[in-house]
Amino acid sequence: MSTIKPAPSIEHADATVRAKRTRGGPKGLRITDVAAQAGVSPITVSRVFNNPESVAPETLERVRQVVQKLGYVPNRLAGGLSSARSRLVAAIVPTVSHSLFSETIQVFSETMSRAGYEVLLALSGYSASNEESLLDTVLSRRPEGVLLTGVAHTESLRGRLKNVGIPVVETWDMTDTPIDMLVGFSHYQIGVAVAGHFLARGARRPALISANDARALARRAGFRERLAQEGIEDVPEEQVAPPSSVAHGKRALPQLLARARDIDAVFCGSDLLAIGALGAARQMGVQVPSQLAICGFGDLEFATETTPQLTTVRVEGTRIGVNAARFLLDRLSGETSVAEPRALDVGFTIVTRESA
Amino acid sequence: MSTIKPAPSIEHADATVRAKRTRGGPKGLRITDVAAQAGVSPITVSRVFNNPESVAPETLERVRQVVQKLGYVPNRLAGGLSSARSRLVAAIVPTVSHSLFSETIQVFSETMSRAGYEVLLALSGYSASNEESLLDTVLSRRPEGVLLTGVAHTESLRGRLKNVGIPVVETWDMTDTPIDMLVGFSHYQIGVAVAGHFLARGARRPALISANDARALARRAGFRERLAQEGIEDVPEEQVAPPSSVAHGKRALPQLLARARDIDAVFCGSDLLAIGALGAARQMGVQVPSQLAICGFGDLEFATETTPQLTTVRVEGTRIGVNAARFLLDRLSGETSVAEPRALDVGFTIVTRESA
DNA sequence: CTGAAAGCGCTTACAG
DNA sequence: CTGAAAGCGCTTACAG
Repeated sequence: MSTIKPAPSIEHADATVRAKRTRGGPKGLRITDVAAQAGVSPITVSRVFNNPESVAPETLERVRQVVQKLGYVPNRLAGGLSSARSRLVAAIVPTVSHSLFSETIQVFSETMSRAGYEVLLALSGYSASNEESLLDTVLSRRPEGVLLTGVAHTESLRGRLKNVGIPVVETWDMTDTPIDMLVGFSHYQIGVAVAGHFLARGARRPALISANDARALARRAGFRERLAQEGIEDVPEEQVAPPSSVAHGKRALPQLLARARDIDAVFCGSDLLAIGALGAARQMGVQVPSQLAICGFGDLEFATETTPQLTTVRVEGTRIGVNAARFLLDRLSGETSVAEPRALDVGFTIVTRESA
Repeated sequence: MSTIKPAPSIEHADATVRAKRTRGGPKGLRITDVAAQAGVSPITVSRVFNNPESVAPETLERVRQVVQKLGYVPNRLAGGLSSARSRLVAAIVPTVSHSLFSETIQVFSETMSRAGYEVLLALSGYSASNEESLLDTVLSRRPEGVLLTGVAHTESLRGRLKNVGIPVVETWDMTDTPIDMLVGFSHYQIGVAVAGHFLARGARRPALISANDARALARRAGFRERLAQEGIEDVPEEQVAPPSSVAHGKRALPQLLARARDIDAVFCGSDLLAIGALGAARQMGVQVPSQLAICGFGDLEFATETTPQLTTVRVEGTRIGVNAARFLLDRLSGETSVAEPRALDVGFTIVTRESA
């Protein structure tokens, strides 16, 4: 038997109301608490946060004092629901531990937060199907804009995004048919350029070590295409699983050489792979770059300093991030409309260290 | 499709209601749209997403079909407001372009998202005041948990966080007085250990190149303390601004040598600084490690391969991320309570490449 | 297993 | 410059 008796003096109707009002327990401060203390209406408190110019200076000051004293922090879940403005943007990237993408995220995030937006980070790994289920999760937060990595998205993802109608920037790649806006560079052209670089240096038998994600495949296609123009059709390849690492490169080069010992140039999918390949070459007594030219991708700072034998491709990840943010912000502030699509090719540079 | 029929004649009173109802324009699908199509109530649709076991199999199937067909994505701003569960956790880190923190963020994010949480990323830079205003922004989203970097927070931030009552994990450092939970290691002990390592190798005149953020200062303190035990009080230092880079290290070493040309060991704040210092040493004709020992911090993969002359300190950023996530999740699932604070020291290892 | 009513904490659209 | 009323799209707490 229960020894606890409900307070008898409260009417039933009242008890019900009260029970409902407190569901979830006594939460934090609400805008009405601040309003009451400051002797104004909730709308005025709201204006203090969202439109301070429209509030009389003394009122502003008084409300701010109360906010400060109480430690009130507005609830943006409520604010966002009410105003249909979440002040949130989503960034969907394969990974953040690869320093190339993290540079982009860094400046993107800095730029967006300066403009009053916060960043919801979603890591997609390297699979497109994953990206799509992630998108739903992300869209449930009603972001006002989305940054996507790459241009290889499923049709249903593209359709969904177009349907939602929020600004979208695809990054780190190029295409003629972006979903909306675009900041990147052509992986295909990089492949072409690296092949050209190898050829100009006298290479006759170039090979490839790379992953098989969409962007790596585009570089591969450009690389092979350019070589085919010179009649080189047989290009030995070694595929590695992302994320790429020094260890992968170290393992891949000997395998490549075992299958084709006469290769004289290798295009690696990343600087880490290139460093690994360089290490393997050293162990096997192969001179780089005289016997074997090696080109990486990324132009990581440390590589420049420690491995002058390597060639690499520099891409400005920070420029991508800052411009992606600007594109989004321009659209969000109404400066540009969907009618004016925007695309920016930030390009790339082949960097040869010895000459630098 | 016969679904889109403009309702013909609406009474005026009704028109007003509609105007208010549509403020913000004709937004997306609502739960009521799905409910209507599926012939159930909105609550049932809600259950399909949040508590599917409580719904009859056929109902479940029918609702899911409609959701699929319509492309409905629930609004979590509304859901979070209503349930007081945002399903959001915040991660406040100085930067994400430094690969050490990004490793932590990567696995933290992966682990949290597997458990149904999304990550709000907040970059604080290296200033504590910045961190505090960031916290308010972050708290306005009503996250259910917070990951913090370091333990050096202002008192008001600590108080605020305790007040809010959500689980907090501090990371990448150690303290006896955590706000709540803790996963990290002792920077002071690292300083002690590196000094001990240098001494054991016969160094008599160790020096320091590092930033002056809280964690770097802790390493410095441990380093100096250990040296003081051997009577070495004068420790030449060069301070660099974060984020550290190869260029900084390259500039710092000559300055250090100009002031104290007899130094025989340098503890650098990061592997990048160490690589820069190594480059400068090479240019100056100083042999590493025989004439000058150099120790970095981070044990970055590429450094292991390309700069075997360097010693470094390995810290497992991924272990920090995964455990921080677990601590948070255990608390969120009610498996642990505030009454049982949790702290984990993941430790560190001094790595000497030549012996490896 | 399912639903009608009320409420989460804000902001919009008016009106004054 | 300020406020009263209504609504944003969900979920909770009941009841059946």
